[in-house]
Amino acid sequence: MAFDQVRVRLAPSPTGDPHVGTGYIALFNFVFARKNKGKLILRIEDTDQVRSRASSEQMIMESLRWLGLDWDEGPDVGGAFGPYRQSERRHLHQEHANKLVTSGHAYRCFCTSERLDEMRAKQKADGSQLGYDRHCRNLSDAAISANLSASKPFVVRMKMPTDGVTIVKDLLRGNVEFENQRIDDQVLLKSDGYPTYHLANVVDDHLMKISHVIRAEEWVSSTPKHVLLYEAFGWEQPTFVHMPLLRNTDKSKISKRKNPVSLRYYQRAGILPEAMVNFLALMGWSFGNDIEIFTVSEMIEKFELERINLGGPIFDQTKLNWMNNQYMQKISTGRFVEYLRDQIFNIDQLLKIKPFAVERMDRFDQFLDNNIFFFNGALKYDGIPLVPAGKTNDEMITMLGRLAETLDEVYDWSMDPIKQAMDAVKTELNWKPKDYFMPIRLVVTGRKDSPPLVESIEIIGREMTRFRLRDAADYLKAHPQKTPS
RNA sequence: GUCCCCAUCGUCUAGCCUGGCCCAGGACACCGCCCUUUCACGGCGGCGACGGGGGUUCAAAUCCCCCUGGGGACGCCA
Repeated sequence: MAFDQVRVRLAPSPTGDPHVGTGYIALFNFVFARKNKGKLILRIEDTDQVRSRASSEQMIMESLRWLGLDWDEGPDVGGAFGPYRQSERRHLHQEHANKLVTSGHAYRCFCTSERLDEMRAKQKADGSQLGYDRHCRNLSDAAISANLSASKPFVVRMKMPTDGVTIVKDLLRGNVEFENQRIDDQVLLKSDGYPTYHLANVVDDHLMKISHVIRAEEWVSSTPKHVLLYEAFGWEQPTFVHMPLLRNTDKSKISKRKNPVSLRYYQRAGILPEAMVNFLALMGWSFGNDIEIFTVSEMIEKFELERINLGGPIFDQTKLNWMNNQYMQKISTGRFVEYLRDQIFNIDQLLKIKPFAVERMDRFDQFLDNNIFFFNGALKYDGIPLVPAGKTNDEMITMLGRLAETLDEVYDWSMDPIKQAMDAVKTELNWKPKDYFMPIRLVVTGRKDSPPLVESIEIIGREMTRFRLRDAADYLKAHPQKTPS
């Protein structure tokens, strides 16, 4: 093999909260790198200019460090193969896209997104194969220069072979064959000049000398495109390893609609990082000898990629909690005190609560009783009438879901945007203020005499607010408070 | 719809590659008992799975085929 060193990478896209799946894949990359005395590279895949956010990048790095998964090269620590943010490598991607156009492996496509939408709608309607119809694949030179001089926007698409098969060698799944004629002429370069995942990924993996691509199973079906790109460039392929997907209880791919997926939520909920990592390790891998509790170092010693179980594991909170309890029981006194001080009663949080707390108590011994919801995780809704008089159980569930979704889009977590988001949902669903705010207050704080709602929500934070909204919706599904008349 | 992946208790899994030691082992959850002035922890026990059908073989959870089921992908998102 031409790769003289194991080099693996973590390639999160900074488009939201640090995802538990990112932590999962990070763990296996980390362990594999350490096992083989190789390097772990953190590369930020921020080629989606619309959705990428610097704050998200920051949170991802914090969460990974919280888990104790450190990297050898990355945007913050540097390295010999930088830059490590794809947006800063744009010229490289463009240069390589142009190479492919010149060599005849790719072409410019001037189709508008309207045309593509129509095309897809049509394909869907008559049930034909989905994919680009290759309208621009064989434009004449004259047509191309005419479009270019009219400065029509274009993308660069890869010219996929029309016959034969492409074989993806996956370390865990063996050879997976794909018929070339079914592979879509993938967009490599968007009209804004940024690369798509496929191009950026292959170019950067090659330039960064990545030896093993360890990523989630959802990528299997686009891997033939990547293989074809390596071939078009004449580059050696890395070894592909596709990990199983973490699942919701209903076996679908883990999603925030059905499960808390933010690592920050688990941190906030008091899960110890070593418990989280240990639990994640058990998703698809096992230590052997019926041992379930082990550290990352112990995992590194015993690790074998080949022993990964390919069935998609369900992310089971109950077992996570048990795992956490196991670590809790062994925690040192120092760490116990530290944790409470830094994570639960942390000074920033107390500072924010103070003005609201002092108005509502005349003795300090009332503090915890009054403000418990600022520190708690899940709340108890038994005996609390959550559904307002004018609404049905189902309407309430729908409202909670919409509000959770909408609040999730609030990246600047401060009063005004939160207020706006809440009003937007109220308007969208056409709820009266009277029916709207009290139930939300009850769900989020567990009481009707809480400090001001928006302020409280801001302090509670996005992850926990979202969790409580979902949790209350689940609660109402299981325990309807009203039956439809 | 098309392509691809996967398939052991409700859940996480061991065993599968290199068939016999497996009428399938461990853990979570659940149930019972014990410990205990409560609860929890802990200990003991119980419940509980090789999706179905064909092969191959003296012998199949383990190898092969079909079916079924589940999942993923089919974006100028990653």
